[in-house]
Amino acid sequence: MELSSVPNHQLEFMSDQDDIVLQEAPPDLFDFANADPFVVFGQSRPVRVMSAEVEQPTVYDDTFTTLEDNPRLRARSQTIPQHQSGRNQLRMSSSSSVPDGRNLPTLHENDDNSSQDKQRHRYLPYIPRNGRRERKGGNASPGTINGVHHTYQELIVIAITQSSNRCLTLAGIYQWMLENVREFQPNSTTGPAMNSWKNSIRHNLSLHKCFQKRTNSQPGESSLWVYVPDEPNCNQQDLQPNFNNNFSNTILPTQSFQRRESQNQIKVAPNFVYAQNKNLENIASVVSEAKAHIRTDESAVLRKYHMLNNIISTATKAQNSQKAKNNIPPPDRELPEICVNGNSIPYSDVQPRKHNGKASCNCRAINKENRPAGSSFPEMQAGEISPISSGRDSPASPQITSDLQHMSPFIVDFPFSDHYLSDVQSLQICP
DNA sequence: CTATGTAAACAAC
DNA sequence: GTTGTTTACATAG
Repeated sequence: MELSSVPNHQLEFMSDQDDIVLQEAPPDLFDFANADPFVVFGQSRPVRVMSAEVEQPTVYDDTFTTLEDNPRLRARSQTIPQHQSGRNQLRMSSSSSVPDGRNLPTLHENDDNSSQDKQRHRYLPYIPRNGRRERKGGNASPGTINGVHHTYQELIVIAITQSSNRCLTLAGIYQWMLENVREFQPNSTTGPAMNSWKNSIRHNLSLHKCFQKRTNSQPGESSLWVYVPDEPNCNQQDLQPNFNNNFSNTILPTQSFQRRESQNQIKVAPNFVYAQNKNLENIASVVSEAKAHIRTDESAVLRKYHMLNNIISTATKAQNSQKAKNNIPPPDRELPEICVNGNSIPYSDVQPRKHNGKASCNCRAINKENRPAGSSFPEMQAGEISPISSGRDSPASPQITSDLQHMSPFIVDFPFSDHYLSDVQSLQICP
């Protein structure tokens, strides 16, 4: 299909970046040999692929001398734990000076179990040696993902939304935290103690309305927790990026490319589709294939390629956003039988649709016979929910290997059957 | 005042 | 002991 044959109503689908398809692209679009490391939106924040960033451990002030007062040796808190028999308890008395110039209370070992023990005392604050806390709020953030600090709420959202069925038991959430948050690991010298962060996880699950329990059909297992982003009091502004950007599978231009672009030497930013969003080490092969295409193709093909990638990017974000809202298990009933065609986007005929009066993209299950070469789909079983974290480009669909010259704009349907959609709507899961 | 982190009482299983 | 709810308290912005 030639670019000129794409109907206008399909171009409207490409958001506000119409100039992209009109811009002439130079043949040396990418200097792959000398390119800077790619930045990939495959995680909750952009990460550099070629050079892993190592998080610097927080260094705390060593002013304090008692064991309970050393933030590295106790759970983080601004409150003093209740007295435990066999341990020395800390009690506040008069003030003294600390090296940063402030007057702070001094802690003393307590020698009895008087009622004073049970009072809550103001706790000595601690600050990192660099004088900067990791994030806003009353406490440093408890844990990081890829070096990015997250609140407990965010961590739970990530855990749930990356799970295969978008729901987890409490034990499952614990397990995810242990595997993905280094500060929560037993041998970590930073972060809260195990009992502390688990307590906070439970606390946050109960506190935030966006976390809801679902009955677990598995006998003997605890409730399944789901994330319902439309619930009131859910801070979607903070949590939304986990849906819109986390699985966008888009490789951004190199820094050198962006420099040239800023100098008006290049107007088009090609967003190369990335075959996986989890196994980042596979980028090299994908880039290599894309490189071969770009060097051999004519500018007309490149323009089409840009257009397609733009659509892919827009469609994927919309699809992910829609998935995030629709893929929530309904409350206390069997998951409906749904039809999911995985997350691969077929290069089929373009049939833009309207949904709910908005120009949204739809994803239609397309049978295997109609799949074009190079865009395989994972086989899905009835009732199985495609994990959103696998993204549009599942490992089995390296679609960038498709013949670019034969690529056509595609349709992105809802991944659910009409039955499922009506089911969800009737249950008002997403009002 | 709100958002956040931590401690802990308490209940149900 | 685990799961879940709730209250209390401390702090940054």
